[in-house]
Amino acid sequence: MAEILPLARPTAPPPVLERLRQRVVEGLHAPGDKLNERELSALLQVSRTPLREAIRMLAAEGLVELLPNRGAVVALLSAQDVADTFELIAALEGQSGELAAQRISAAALAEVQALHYEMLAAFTRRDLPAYYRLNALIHQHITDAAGNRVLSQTWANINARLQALRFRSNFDGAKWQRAMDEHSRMIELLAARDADGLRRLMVTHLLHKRDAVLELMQAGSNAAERISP
Amino acid sequence: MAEILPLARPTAPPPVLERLRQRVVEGLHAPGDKLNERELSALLQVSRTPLREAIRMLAAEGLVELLPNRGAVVALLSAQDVADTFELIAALEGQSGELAAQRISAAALAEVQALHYEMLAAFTRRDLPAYYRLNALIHQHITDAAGNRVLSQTWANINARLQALRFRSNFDGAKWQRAMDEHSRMIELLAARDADGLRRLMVTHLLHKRDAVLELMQAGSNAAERISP
DNA sequence: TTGGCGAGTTTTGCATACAAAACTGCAATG
DNA sequence: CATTGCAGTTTTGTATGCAAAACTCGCCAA
Repeated sequence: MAEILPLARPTAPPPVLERLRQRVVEGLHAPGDKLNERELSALLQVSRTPLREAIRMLAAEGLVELLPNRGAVVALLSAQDVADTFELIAALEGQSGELAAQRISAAALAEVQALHYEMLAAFTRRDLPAYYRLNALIHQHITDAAGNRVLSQTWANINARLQALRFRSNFDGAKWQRAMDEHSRMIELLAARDADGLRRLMVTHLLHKRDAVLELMQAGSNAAERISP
Repeated sequence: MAEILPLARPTAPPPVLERLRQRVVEGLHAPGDKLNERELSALLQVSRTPLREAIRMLAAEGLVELLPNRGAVVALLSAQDVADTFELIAALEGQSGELAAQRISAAALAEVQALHYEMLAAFTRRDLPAYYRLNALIHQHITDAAGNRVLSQTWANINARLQALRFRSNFDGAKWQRAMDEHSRMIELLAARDADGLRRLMVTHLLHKRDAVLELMQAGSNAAERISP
């Protein structure tokens, strides 16, 4: 008899929502950019109807903003928005850290530790892209280890809003070193199952990240002001 | 010359999204119910296109679930989902409490205190609907007083998922008394600007609420099991 | 030169038409 | 009697058409 149900079909085309979300998150459409329905539907090879549905869903996720009768634009974050978002992420990751310290399995802990060593390698080589990738992975692993689906889903959602400005985060050396130290301490506290300590450290870590990003935003907008008007 | 721009038009029809969300949140469509597009579009007097867009947005908000090629159903929460959701809300309100204690204005504090007294009145009269309304209002005021838009938006979103099962929460007396006591203490801590104390109390308060709701769910499902085979 | 007006164009929002998938009920079969 | 196959129906998913709102850009007047 012939084989039935091949487990992986020859690359099913990724749904419109995913493709559009990725384009936005990757910054292919910059914050503030208008999302023209005809253009996008031609680009993504679907009609306007499913495209509009995808745009609406991204709006509900907070990635794009709907302007009545004027279409949709990629969400534009003010400094206040960024500060607020990091403050929220700090609370979410603090909670995740506390729960993860109590609930993480030995295998998941080992995986996080392995990723941490990879990140130390990337840090030592000053390999920024690899560092970012591993950093995101570690945070996601810890969040998932909290064993709370709603929490990790919410975290992923809020976190996605900041990915668009991630590419900007070009650390100076001292801040990068501090972030790395905080990460090392995170792994220690996680291994030691110090729930309260990990909560506090994750909050601090995220608030430091907030300050670093806000500084860069400030610098960036100053630079822009010097150039444009 | 005739009047121009009357400030309030004779009841502009509320957008489809709001109407549908309210129907779901109010439990007019019970969890697990299928949302038939033709029925709903007839009922809400719009075509399927804007209706589908609204459904997709509610799906992104987590209020309904999309079954590919099989339509949408109102999100059905398992006991685990409810536990996870309350755990998240506890973290969000804990953070809100901490920030609100630091940031709330005198006027907003007075308003919360006034609402609290109204709630005491409703409690004394055993007026459950009024109690719920005031309880929700107080939590929302505190959340808003945290001065973090992203936080209060996220809280509102997550909170809405539980409103559908709110009508079930028919307290026994002892639990109701405890909730009321916790509320009184909340107001004291808020007025005293005790950020850390308020954070801890709000977390406790929400976890107690979680336990109460889970008990009721347990009782409810047992009752259901006794009836249906 | 600048500001405002208006016809023409573009774009969004909604309704509808059509194709594809899922569901229903019945009959036939083991 | 349970199960399976199948035709008809229903429902979802996508494309397209049309009206209304917004935008563009040139022209005119101050």
